[in-house]
Amino acid sequence: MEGTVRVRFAPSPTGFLHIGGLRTALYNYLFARHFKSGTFILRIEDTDQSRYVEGAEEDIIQSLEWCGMEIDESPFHRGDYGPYRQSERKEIYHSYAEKLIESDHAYYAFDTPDELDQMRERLQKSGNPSPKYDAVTRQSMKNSLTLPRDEVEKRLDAGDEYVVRLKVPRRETVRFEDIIRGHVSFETKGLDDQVLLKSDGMPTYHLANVVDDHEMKITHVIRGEEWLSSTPKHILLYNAFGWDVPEMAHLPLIMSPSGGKLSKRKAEEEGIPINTKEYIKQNYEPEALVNFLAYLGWSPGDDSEIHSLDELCELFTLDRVSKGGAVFNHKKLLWYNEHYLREQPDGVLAERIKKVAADKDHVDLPDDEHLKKAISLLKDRVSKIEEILEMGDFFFKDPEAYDEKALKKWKSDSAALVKEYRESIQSLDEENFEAVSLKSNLEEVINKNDVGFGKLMMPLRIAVTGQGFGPDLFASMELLGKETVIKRINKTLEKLG
RNA sequence: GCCGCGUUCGUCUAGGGGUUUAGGACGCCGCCCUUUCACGGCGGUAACACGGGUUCAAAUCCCGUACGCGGUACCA
Repeated sequence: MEGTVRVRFAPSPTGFLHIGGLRTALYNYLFARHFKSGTFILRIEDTDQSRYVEGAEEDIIQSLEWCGMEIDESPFHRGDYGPYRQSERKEIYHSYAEKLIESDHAYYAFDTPDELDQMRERLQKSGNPSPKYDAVTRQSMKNSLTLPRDEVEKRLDAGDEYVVRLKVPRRETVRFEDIIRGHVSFETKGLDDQVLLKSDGMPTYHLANVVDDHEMKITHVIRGEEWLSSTPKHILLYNAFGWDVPEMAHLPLIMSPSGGKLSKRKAEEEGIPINTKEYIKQNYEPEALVNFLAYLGWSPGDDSEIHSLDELCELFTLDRVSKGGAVFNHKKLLWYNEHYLREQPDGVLAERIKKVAADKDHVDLPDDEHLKKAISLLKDRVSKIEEILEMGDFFFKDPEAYDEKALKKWKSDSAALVKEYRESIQSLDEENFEAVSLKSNLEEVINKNDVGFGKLMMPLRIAVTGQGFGPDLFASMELLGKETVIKRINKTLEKLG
């Protein structure tokens, strides 16, 4: 198997890449890279022209790249099996559809949507709860199996609208082995004569998918569980063409915390970003998303939790993917995010913060040295990089308001204590305005007044930061500098007396 | 409705006949550290859906039931 593995991620560009799609892509990627020279292909399945969304293709590529996945073949990467966009492969599907008709595995059907509705209605009325266009009903419909040969020719020549349908055998059992689920079987009587070629000339997913997977020499089909029930149709197609069926692996679905497949609507209700784009915009750490997603439905079998993309490639195997749906746990994602955030050197974070700040029109960042120090004080307290800006706001500008909860700690004797502390640090010059001195000065004041540490520390924190929580106060003051600290204390004294 | 797939702590999972008083992680709770909030460290809470088999022995194998999810289109 080594060296010959070829897998594809095949999204339809009907919107931005969502988190479930991203995980499918990730598992395909991990599987491909697990083998030395596996190939990871991106194929665009744009056969539904009415749902095409402008910019979706670019979004998919950007999302994958943001996560660190390298694409080997795609419409934007050279490959020997293109084109990689299904809308550009129409002729291929047509010629294969014709082969199917010639070998009596498919047929032309001329029924209008209205006629199909009527058929279903009629069958429902006569007690059939799930009407199908199948081996029985096709005998009473307008198709090349029931119409005289010359009328079929005439209709085709006249340019009448038609579809090509798969001639599903009446009574057969389709069996296949799924790498994740094991033995799976379906009866063909539950299937209908699937449309292969639509009346607009485009293939349906089923035809295009099978033809492309074969033409592109895909060895393993790794996709979401929602495809499991259409797999027998695909098997039938492979058999009709006389092709080998690739290995199949159907992934468990990602579920919403409230139950059901994680949909856009549900995700939004529960505060979970649904599109990869949103994770990028909200400045999540890509390593965190990747690590989290990899573990959503898979585990390496030991107690490890943290792995880079490269490590995941090494560890990943399909037989360790779980079968049941996995609920998206946003808090665990944040935990991963915190982990990868803290791992980064302050200098790297500083450069990134500058970009984040620019995006948010955040001004007044201090110089690099100060910024780095501020980051090192803040990064252990936030979940996402952008929160450094929020929590550390006081490093960048004077507090405009005081946190209400914190204000409760400003007692009647606070002003006097803060005043006394201000006097004591006035004597420190800029160079000696350091955390240790600032702390010992505070200790002197509280000892003299015989009060607890917090009695002065909290009001002082409010004065300097406007908040009731945050990084080490003395280190923060040192970073802010004497002038700023004194200025803020004065201003607070004025305001709160 | 029918067809298919699934079901171990609240969540993600390990475990796949005896190694299990069912392990880890997130969360939650408590303690320690501490000037606050965090980080960190330590500890705790909490699960084999149910009922029948098979077996000396079942979370693990089989069969049912329940529940969940997916599919049932000229959408993917």
